[in-house]
This record gives sequence, structure tokens and C-alpha cells, in this order.
Amino acid sequence: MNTRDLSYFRILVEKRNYTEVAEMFSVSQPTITQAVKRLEKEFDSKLVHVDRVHQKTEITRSGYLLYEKSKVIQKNIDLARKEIKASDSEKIKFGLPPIIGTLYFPQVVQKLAQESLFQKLQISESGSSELLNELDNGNVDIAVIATIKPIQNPKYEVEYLGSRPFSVIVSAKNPLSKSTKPVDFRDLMAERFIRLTGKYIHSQMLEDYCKYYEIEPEVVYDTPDISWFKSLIRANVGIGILVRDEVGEYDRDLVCLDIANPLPESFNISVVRRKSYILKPDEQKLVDILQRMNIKNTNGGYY
Amino acid sequence: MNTRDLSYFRILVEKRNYTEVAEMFSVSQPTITQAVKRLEKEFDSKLVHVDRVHQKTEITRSGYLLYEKSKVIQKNIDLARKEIKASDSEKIKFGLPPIIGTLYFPQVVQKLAQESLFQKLQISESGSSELLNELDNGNVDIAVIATIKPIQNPKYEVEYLGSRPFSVIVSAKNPLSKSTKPVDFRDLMAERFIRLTGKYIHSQMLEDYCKYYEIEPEVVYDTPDISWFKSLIRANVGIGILVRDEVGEYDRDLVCLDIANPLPESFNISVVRRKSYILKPDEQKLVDILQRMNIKNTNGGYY
DNA sequence: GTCCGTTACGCCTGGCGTAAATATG
DNA sequence: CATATTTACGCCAGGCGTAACGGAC
Repeated sequence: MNTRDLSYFRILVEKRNYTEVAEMFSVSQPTITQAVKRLEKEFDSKLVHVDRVHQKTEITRSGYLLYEKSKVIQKNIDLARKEIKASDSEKIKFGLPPIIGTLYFPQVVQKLAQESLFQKLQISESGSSELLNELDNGNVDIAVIATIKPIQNPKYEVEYLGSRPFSVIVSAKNPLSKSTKPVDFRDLMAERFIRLTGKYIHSQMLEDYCKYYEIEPEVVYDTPDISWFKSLIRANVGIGILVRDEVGEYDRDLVCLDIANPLPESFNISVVRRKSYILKPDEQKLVDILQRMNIKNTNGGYY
Repeated sequence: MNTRDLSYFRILVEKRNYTEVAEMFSVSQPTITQAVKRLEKEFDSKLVHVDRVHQKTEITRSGYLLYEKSKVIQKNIDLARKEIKASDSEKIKFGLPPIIGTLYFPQVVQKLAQESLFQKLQISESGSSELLNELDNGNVDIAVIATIKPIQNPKYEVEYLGSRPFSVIVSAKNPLSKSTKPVDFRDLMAERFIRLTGKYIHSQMLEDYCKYYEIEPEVVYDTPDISWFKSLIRANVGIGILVRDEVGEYDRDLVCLDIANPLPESFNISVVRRKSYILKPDEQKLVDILQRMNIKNTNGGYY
């Protein structure tokens, strides 16, 4: 079977027009007819039904089945091409979400520089969910990713680095800040919340807690920006949820509160790559260094 | 590009022997050489290096990259072939784990019979993790599956049916059975446990609880058999964890205890299928009926 | 006639086999 | 010499284009 035929067919399913497909590939129109016939013979099943009465080309169920597979096939061919093309490049396509970058990356930068790895990094700074897409299409080969739930997709090779807890963050002006013991999430029912959007994990986290305790939170402000988020909380406009480490010693007038009976969902940090990707020596070095990165493990999380 | 070439190459990577590959496909040996050359030209990269000095054929990094992709491609071709071949069949390849079958299936059997669907079911009775494999390779097209954590693999189409809580199950002879309020898992630290193996979810569940509360459970017996499991607990040899519904009114001398501060992990039941699979009308009907299956939702779980 | 897809036929390349060549032990 | 792969060359089929055909407006 020829992958060209599959390509013709894929576009045919999307365009429903033999002539257009032929033009797209700069071939004659009968070529497309013949390619479809070849596939129909190969799979011993009608794939396309041309309904001249209603002037439309219909794809049979078998056709759709083949279409779905052929999309995956094309994706893999493209990926192979991309990966092989980049084989000689020194660059390491590396994905690093900003939060993780600022929190945990500084400690390894020196080490990376020593090994002459740092200058080879071609960093994509995106959120974790975005990075998984980039991994899929080969724009990123290795990523450090934070998720609340473990990544259990056999398509990825996942190496767990550690977990950090989430905490409730309030203004020093807020009476809650006087509490010395862990706060029960249910007691926050009446509070107003500032929500961190964009960073998928943080908003998801809030949602999970509210769902688990059946609370309907009053969200007074949504922002994707961490400094703005902190400012609003500092001004006691509302309270929020954040990875504990993100509030440092320089964040005055902000108080972190531990959560009593925390959900086992924490800020889980992992090194992720495509299982079908083969690391170059430099990339292997990078992964080794990342694995030795020191992320204090606090609560169990999922791993 | 020709998928035959990819097949030759795949086997070559596995066998490292041109002659063997040729024999396997009943072609002449130069055919394999030529196929590899074609691929190397197509991807503009050396894929195989024949080291005559050390008498071995080495696969280059590019070769491995292509190999990984070509496995996926082959899988998809096979799947397409399998699915299309089964297109005319009335049979519905359905996966149903025994536990779910006995607990929740009876209520829909009549409905299925009415629609003449029941006799079309070709049921694979395996555990949930096994069924995901069967789904992958096309031996099963639709499965009802129980998982503790949500299935978040974009390859599957998942429809959530409901969640059921796990509970601690003890003998009526056990002092714990007198408790009227939910039991705190930490209080079970000193207990002996009977563990249900095989059914992945149940053993995983116990492990998760123990890990979360940092308990090292004393497991006195492992069994994959539910009746034996129950008998041992009834005899107060130990206590166990089980989906609540599995203990029915006929299970005398067994007591279910709710768990205080339960983990959000419950027995989540979903209908799962391959995203790339197109349902036949009968299969759509089955899925519709399953979706209306009544699984009392108790605790939030993950969904 | 126009629009689209199919059929017919001829051309050329792509994939295969045979046989010979090459390299290593 | 034997073994394993590559090169050379010839054969046939597979994939393409051109041109003619067919059905619906």
C-alpha cells in the first residue's frame, strides 16, 4: 500500500471533491479516482460512494474507519521526518512552563552550563497542557511538566521528579492569616476567591477542591498573571490557591495556609517525552540532570 | 512511500539480518537492500549501518526513530483492516469485567434483549486493564470499564457512567463492625488485611490509602477470588477493601464501613471505545442504553 | 453546454528477481 | 572456500497523464 494513496484519500474525505484534491497535489483528477479504487481493492470494501443524484460524495463507514487511521499514520510519518531532519542539530527542543522555570530551574542552570548544555536548549515556555501538544507534534522533545494527576498515557515516557503541595494563600490583613493550624477547606465557603486562569493546574485545583467539598466558590476576579494575582490577594480582595513554593520570603503580607485533609492532588512535576523518541547523548545528559533536580517531596501525591 | 518498505524495515530492525527478513516475506534478499535504500532516500538519512568487521548490522538513531513510528503505522493499518473486515458482521465486540457484569448489568439485560442487542454481544470478560489492551488491538470495540483514576488518554472516547464508593469490609465478629460512624483509615493500622489481587483496582485502592496515610498494611492473604475473599473476611481472618455494592443483602455476617475523609478515588465506571472507531447503528444503541444505566452516584470521584 | 467523476489506453518509473560482484572470515 | 550484503541489469506491473466517456444539471 502506498502512503500517497492514503494522503489523497484523507484530503478527499475532508474536501469531498476529487477535482480539488487533484489540484492540491498537482496531479490529474483520474489519479485520485484510481487511488481510491486501489485502496478499495486493498481493503476489499467500498470507501466512497458518489451520489450523483444529490450531487455529493459520501464516505462509507469503512471509509471513515480508514480515514481515522490514516490521520494517525500521516502524523507519524510527519513526526519521523521532523525528528530525522533535526537529528544533526545540536539544539534541544525543551519545554519548560514559566512557574517551574522560576521555581526549580535556577538550581540546575549552573550544572547545565558546565556541561555546555544550557546554550543548546531551545526553550518553549508554555503551560503544561500546551506543552503536551507541542510534544505530540514534535515541536518539543523533552518537557518538564506539572500536572495534578499522573500522566498515564502510554504514548509518553514519564519520569516523576517530585510533588509540591498546594496551599491557600491569604493577605496578612485577612483574619484567616492568624490561624496557626491547617485550614479546613469547608471553612472557606464564605470567602471570595481570586482565580489563576491560564495555568490550567491552578484553576483545576480550585475546582477539584470545591467539587469534592461541594462548595460553590464566589470568584471575584480571574487573572492569568501571577504578580497581579498576588497583589489582589495582598490587598485582601480575595483569597486563592497556589503552589506553596511560589510564595517566597520576599512576598510580604502574604500568608500560606496548609490545607487540612488535603486531596491527594498536588503539583506533580515530571520530565516527559514521547516514548517513540530516541534521545541524543546531550538530551540524555539533560534528562539525567533534571532527574537529580531536588524537589522536596512533601505529600504523597499520586506517585 | 510504500508501507511494504516500512514492514521490511521494521522486521529488519528486529532481526538484524537481511536474509532472514527476505525469507520471512518470501522475497529475494536484494529486495530488502533496495527497500532500505528507498527509505534512506525518502528520509534523506542513513538508517542502517552494516558493520562487516564486527559482523553486525547496526541501526542508526534515525533508523530507530523511523522504527518507532513505523510500528505505530503498522498497528493502525492492521486495525483498519480488522475493523473494515468486521464491518458487515452483526456481532458487537463488547468488553465487560465480571464485577461490573454481575453488579450493574442485570438491570439492562432485558432492555438489550428487547432491542435484539443481547444476542449480538460477543462479550470479553476480562479485568479493566486487560480490556484497555483488547480495545487497543481491536479485539474489543466497546467496553465498560472501572478505574480509580479517570482515563485521560486522547486515544479513547470515554463516557462516564457514575462512581461508587469503596468501603472497608469486616466480619460481623470483628469489633469494628459495631461502629456506626465512618471509620478513619488510620485506625486500621493494626488490622490484618485480606487483599483482592488480579482485579487491579481493588489492590491499587488499598495501596493508595496506605500510601496516603503512610500505613504499612499487614497482608495475611492474597486472593483473586471474590467469594474466597469474602469467606476469609467473614471468618474474621482479616479485613478488606471492596466496592460497596459488591456486598449485598445476601452476604450475611459481613459489614461494610464507610471511610471517613475518603480519598477522591472511587470505583469510576465508564463506557470506553477507541476514538478512531465509528459505531455501527446497533453499537450506538448499546452505548445509549449503557449511558442510561443507573449507577447511583455517591461521592464526587474525579469526574 | 457545464460540472464532476469514471473508463480506456499508452507511457514510464518503481519494485522485484537473477546473477554477478564485493567483503570478511 | 562459505556467508552476508550490495550492485547490475532485465522484466513486468503499478501509478500517472491524456483523452474520451457518462450522468446530472
